[in-house]
Amino acid sequence: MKVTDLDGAVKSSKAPAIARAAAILRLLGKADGPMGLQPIARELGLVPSTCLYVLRTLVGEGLVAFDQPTKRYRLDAGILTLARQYLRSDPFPGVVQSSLDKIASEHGVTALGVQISGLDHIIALAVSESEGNFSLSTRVGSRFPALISATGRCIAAFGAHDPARLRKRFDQLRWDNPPGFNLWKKQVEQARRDGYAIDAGHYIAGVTVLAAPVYTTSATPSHAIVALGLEGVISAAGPDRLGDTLRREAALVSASLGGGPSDG
Amino acid sequence: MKVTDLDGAVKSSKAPAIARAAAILRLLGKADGPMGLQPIARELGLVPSTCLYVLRTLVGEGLVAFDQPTKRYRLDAGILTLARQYLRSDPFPGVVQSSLDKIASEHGVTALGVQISGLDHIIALAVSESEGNFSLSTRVGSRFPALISATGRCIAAFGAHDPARLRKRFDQLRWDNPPGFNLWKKQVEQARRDGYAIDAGHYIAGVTVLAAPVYTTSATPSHAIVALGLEGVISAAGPDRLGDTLRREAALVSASLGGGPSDG
DNA sequence: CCTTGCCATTGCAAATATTGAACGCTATTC
DNA sequence: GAATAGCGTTCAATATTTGCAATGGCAAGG
Repeated sequence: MKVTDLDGAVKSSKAPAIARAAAILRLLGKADGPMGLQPIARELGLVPSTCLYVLRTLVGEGLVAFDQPTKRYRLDAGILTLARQYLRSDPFPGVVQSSLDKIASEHGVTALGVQISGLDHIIALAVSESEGNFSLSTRVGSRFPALISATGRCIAAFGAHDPARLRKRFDQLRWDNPPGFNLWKKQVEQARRDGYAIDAGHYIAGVTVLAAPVYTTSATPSHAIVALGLEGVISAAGPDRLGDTLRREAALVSASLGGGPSDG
Repeated sequence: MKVTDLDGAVKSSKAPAIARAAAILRLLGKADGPMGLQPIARELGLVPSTCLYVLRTLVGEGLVAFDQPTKRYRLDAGILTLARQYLRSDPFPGVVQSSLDKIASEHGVTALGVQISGLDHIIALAVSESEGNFSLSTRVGSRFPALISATGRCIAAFGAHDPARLRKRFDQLRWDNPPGFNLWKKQVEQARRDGYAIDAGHYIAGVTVLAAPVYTTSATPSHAIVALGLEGVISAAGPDRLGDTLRREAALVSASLGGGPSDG
């Protein structure tokens, strides 16, 4: 299906124009270059006239730039202003940064602070990369499916989600080396016991990922601290020690943000 | 008037829900903490029910976060994802960064690459701060009125705008030490001759600002390179040399982005 | 030079989002 | 402890946006 869940989002919402606008913004972001009206409308399954009105309004708001001679649209800097305001208002990036720096430098891995958005996806809010050698690079704002990799096992282990929904989401994931659902469930159990989750080459071949949950307000984790490294590097340094560090730092960050620790 | 130009934007548009959504996003960004439905609606002059539907859709899109127990709304990380995509698609920040670093380190000033959005405002897209001592700090995404300070004189000098509109905008500006309109016009003329503009303590007392226009596609400048420093620092180092540097770097950046130089 | 095809744009009818009042609820005040 | 005030939410009528078809303009191709 070419159209994502736009149809559903539009019909179920009482403000469909906004769902369309968001879809257009994401499409323009994904696109390699500026896009014309018709390609946008076709890609999203929108009527061109409606699409035109949406785009014009977005241009008026400074969120989309319009190139008059070529009649092409692209994202504009207004997005940046909102992003800056968001970063000023969310305490998590600032609180987690020092933990990430410590983890990255002491263990030679790339450390991420991510936000968990339900079962949909996770978003990287803070990043720290280890100095030397090769490091796996990610940028703030990157999005990943929620249930994939180590963070996914954390969400499943500590999130108290409906098993049926979990299974449905799980089946949609794309792994380099997919674990069977039963193996995955066992790993989720293991994560629940350990207080952190580990993904050894399933998500990305040759890359080991660890994650520990962070709690802010509710009893289900809202964020996570993640560590990525080449399989060899992490297994040499001892995944257990790294996992313990993650769990400890995650608990510290949880406490800083007023959230209760996991094990009660 | 508490309500900005929302009424105008809503009525003139064929997609008013989007204008409302953008206003809500900006309001949530400006606010000190999470906001309830009613304060948002009151501040923006919206009907609560409409506001509720807009907010729900924004939450569904991951642009706004909703705290169920307190029923409060705030910006969410989805904004960041869009911002990252924007930064990947706009070549200006990458191209201008090395120029800014050079200007900042050689002249001991804070250097900015800004985008010009018509006569409305300018947005900082790239920043470089000088190492030692105190430096004036600004962050990527910051917004300023278009006609203020040195950049404003650049826009007036090289932008080919309607004098009446210019005057109207000028009268709305807030300066620490407002220049009279006639003095300002003379300074604009001077900027046109020099190829760069200078604001000596008018915008912010004790701070000197210089700016030179960058051209990408059209004959009116789309971006600018800006340098800020304490009045004493800049007058000691020689504003002319700094201005010449700005003009030269701006021309280089213009060339890199395929734009024609100013003087033909 | 004419034709063809695609694109952006506009007008009109119909489906639909917006409005304003009413409801239940919580937290505050007397 | 009761009443009140404010909040978030729902519902039905209406003004509005949406969707479709037609228009005009541009560029490529014959």
